[in-house]
Amino acid sequence: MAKVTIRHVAEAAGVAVKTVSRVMNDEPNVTRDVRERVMRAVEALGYVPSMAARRMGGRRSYLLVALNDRENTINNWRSGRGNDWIDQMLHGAMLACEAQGYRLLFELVSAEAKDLDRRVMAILSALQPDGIILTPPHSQNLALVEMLGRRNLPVVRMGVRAEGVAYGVYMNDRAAAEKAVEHLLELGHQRIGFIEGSPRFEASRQRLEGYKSALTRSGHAIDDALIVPGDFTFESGVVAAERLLALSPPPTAILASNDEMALATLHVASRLGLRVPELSLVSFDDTPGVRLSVPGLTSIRQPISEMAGRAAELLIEASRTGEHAPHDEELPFRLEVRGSTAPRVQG
Amino acid sequence: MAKVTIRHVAEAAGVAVKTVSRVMNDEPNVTRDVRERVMRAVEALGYVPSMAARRMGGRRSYLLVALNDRENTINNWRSGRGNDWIDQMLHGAMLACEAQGYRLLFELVSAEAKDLDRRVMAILSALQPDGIILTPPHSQNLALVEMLGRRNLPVVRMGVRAEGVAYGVYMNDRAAAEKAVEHLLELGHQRIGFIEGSPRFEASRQRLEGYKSALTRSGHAIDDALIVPGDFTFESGVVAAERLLALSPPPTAILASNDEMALATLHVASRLGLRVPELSLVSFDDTPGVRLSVPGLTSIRQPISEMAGRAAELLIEASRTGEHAPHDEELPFRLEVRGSTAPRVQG
DNA sequence: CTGAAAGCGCTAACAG
DNA sequence: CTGTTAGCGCTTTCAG
Repeated sequence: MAKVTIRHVAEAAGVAVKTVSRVMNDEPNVTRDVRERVMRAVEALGYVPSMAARRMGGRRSYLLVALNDRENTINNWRSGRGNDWIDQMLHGAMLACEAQGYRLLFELVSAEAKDLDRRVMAILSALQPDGIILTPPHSQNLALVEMLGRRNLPVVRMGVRAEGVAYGVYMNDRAAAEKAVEHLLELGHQRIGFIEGSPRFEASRQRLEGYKSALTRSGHAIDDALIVPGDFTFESGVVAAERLLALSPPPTAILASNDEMALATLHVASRLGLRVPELSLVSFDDTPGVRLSVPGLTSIRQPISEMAGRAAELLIEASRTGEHAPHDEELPFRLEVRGSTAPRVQG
Repeated sequence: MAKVTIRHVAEAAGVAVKTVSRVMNDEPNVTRDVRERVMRAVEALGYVPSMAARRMGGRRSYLLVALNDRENTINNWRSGRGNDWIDQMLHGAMLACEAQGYRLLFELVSAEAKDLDRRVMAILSALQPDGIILTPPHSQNLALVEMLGRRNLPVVRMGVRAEGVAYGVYMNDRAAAEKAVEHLLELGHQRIGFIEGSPRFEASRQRLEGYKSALTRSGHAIDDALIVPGDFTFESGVVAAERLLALSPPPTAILASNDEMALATLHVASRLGLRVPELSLVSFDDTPGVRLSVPGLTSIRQPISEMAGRAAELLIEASRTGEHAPHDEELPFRLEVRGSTAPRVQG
C-alpha cells in the first residue's frame, strides 16, 4: 500500500534498477524473458514511475504546457457565454497526451503583460516542460517564440503559419472566409456585409482578405461601406450590425468574424424587425451558442481539438526523438450550414 | 540564460543552499538582512524553484489533482452543447492554486471503470499530488474516498455533504429546488411538473425532495403523474416533456433538473404550439445555453467556480499545515429569473 | 540563526 | 544483454 519505487520492482524481479528502467521506457537490450519478469513485478506491485523523479534523473518531464491568454480566458469564463475554445483545446491536447503517458498543464499569461518573458520563464523554470503549445495571440508573438527557441524547447504555434519558426498548426482562415462568401453568393446575395474581428488576432486579417478575394474573384466590387470594424465582443457586434443595417440599401447578408458578433447581429435584426434568414447570417467559430440560437447560425467550424491534438503529438514526438523538424500543418475547417442562410428574397 | 538553480542563488548571495531554501519557503530563522540579500539574488538571476526537485527533496509536490468523470466530460466536449462545468471548475480551482504557487492537474477517469482504484492509484503514483478534488459522481464514491483517506491524502468532495468523510463543498440542492418551486407558486402556478435528473447523481435526489417538500409545505398534494424520469440528456428531456404535456390537464409550469432537459422542454412546447412562459419553465445549472435560448430560461445557478476555489484552498491549507480538519462548507446558489417564468394565465 | 551532509526516485554514462 | 555509479535540485536532519 505504501509507495512503490523502482527499487521494489527490481528486487521483486531479481534484476537491477536500470533494467526496470529499460523496460519501463521500452529501451532495447532486454531479453523477452527478463522483460516479462519485470512486467509481472510491475503489475503485481502496481508500480508507476514518479514523474518528478523521472524529470530529475532524465531529461524529460513528460509534461506539456499550453499557454493561453489570461484576459481572454478569464473573461470568457466569467461571462459564461459558452465559448468552448478551452474545452476543445483540452479535448484534443489532453487526450493526445494521455495516450502517450504525458500530462498537459494549462497556463494563463496575459499577452499584454510587460514582463511576459519573465512570466513565461518562471513557468518553464518551475515546470520544465518537454514542449509548449502557444495559442493565439501568444502564437503570433515572434519575440516569445524566439526566446523559447533559444531555450531549445519544442514549440507549436496554434492558429498561425509558422513558416519555419517553430511548428505551426492552423486552419486556413482566408479560405474559410472565401467559402462563406461563396455560400452566400450562391444563394443569390450580392450585397454582403462584413464585420471584422479584433486586430489583435492574425486570423482577423485573414478572414477579411478571404472576404475580399471571394468577392473580387466572382467579379464583385469591394464596397468599403460594407466592411465595419469589430473586436469579437457582443457589444462591438451590436454597433457593427447597426451600422451595416442602416446603409441604403442595406446588405442582404452579413458575414461576422465570430459567433458572438453574429449573435449580436441576430439581436439587432430582430429589434429592427428584420427576419433571419431573409437577412442571411454566417459566422466564424461554431461555438455552442450558434446551435441554440433561433435560427441556428451557419458557421465555420474551426478544428480546435484536432489542432491541439496534433500540437501535442508533434511536441511529444520532438521530445522523444530529441529532434525538431519544424513544419506547418493545415487542418480542414468546415462550413456548418444552418437556418440563418437562405436564398435571397427578391425585393 | 541557462538553468538557474538554488546553488547559483546561494553563491550569488554568499550563503548556504539551505538558507536560500528557507527564504523561498518563508521559513523562520533568517535575519532580515540575509533574507533581503537572498531575495536580491533571486530577482537578479530570475530563480524559480523546480517543482520536480521540490517534490523529490521534500514532502510536497505543489500539485493538486481534480478528478472528473471521463464519459461525462468527453461527451460534453464532443457534443459541443456548451456545458461549462469544466470551465467553471478550472476558473475557480486554477486561480486559487495560482495564488499560492500551486498547479492544478485535471484528470479524467471513468466512474464506471472496473479498475477505478487502480487507475486512481496510478495517477497518485505518477503525480504525487498534495491533495485531490473529487467531482460528481466520483465525490459520492465512498470506497474511493476511503482509499484516498488511507493514503492520508487530503480530499475535497465537491457537490456532496461529506459529513466527516473528507472535506465537503457543496450547494443545497434541496433548498434550491424548493426555491424554484416557491417562485412558481408565487406566480400562481398550481400544477407544476418535475423532470428528474440521472439517479447516478446524489443531487438528483435532493432536487426531487426539494420539489416535493416545497409543495407539501404550501399545502399542495404530490401528484406522482407530474414527476417523470430523465437522465440529464436532451433526448430524455424530450420524452419527459412529451409525457408531462400529454397529461390532462397538463402542468402550467415545469421544473427540469438541468438545463439541457429544460431546453428540450422548450423545444417540445414550441412543437406543440405552447408558448413559454405561458407554460413556465425553470431549470438547474444556468449553463450558457439558457441565456441564449428564446426566451432565456429562469435557472438555478450553481456556485461551481466558488466551490472549486474553496476546494483548492482547503487542500493547500491542509498540505501546508499537514493537518486535515474535515468539515463541510455550503455555498449559496442563486435563482436567475429570466423570461421563461411568468404569472399563471387563468384558463 | 546558519550550514553541511544525506537522500528522495529516477536516468545517463559507463563498465562488464 | 545487464549492472554499477553518479548525480539531477531540492528539503530534511542534524550540527554548529
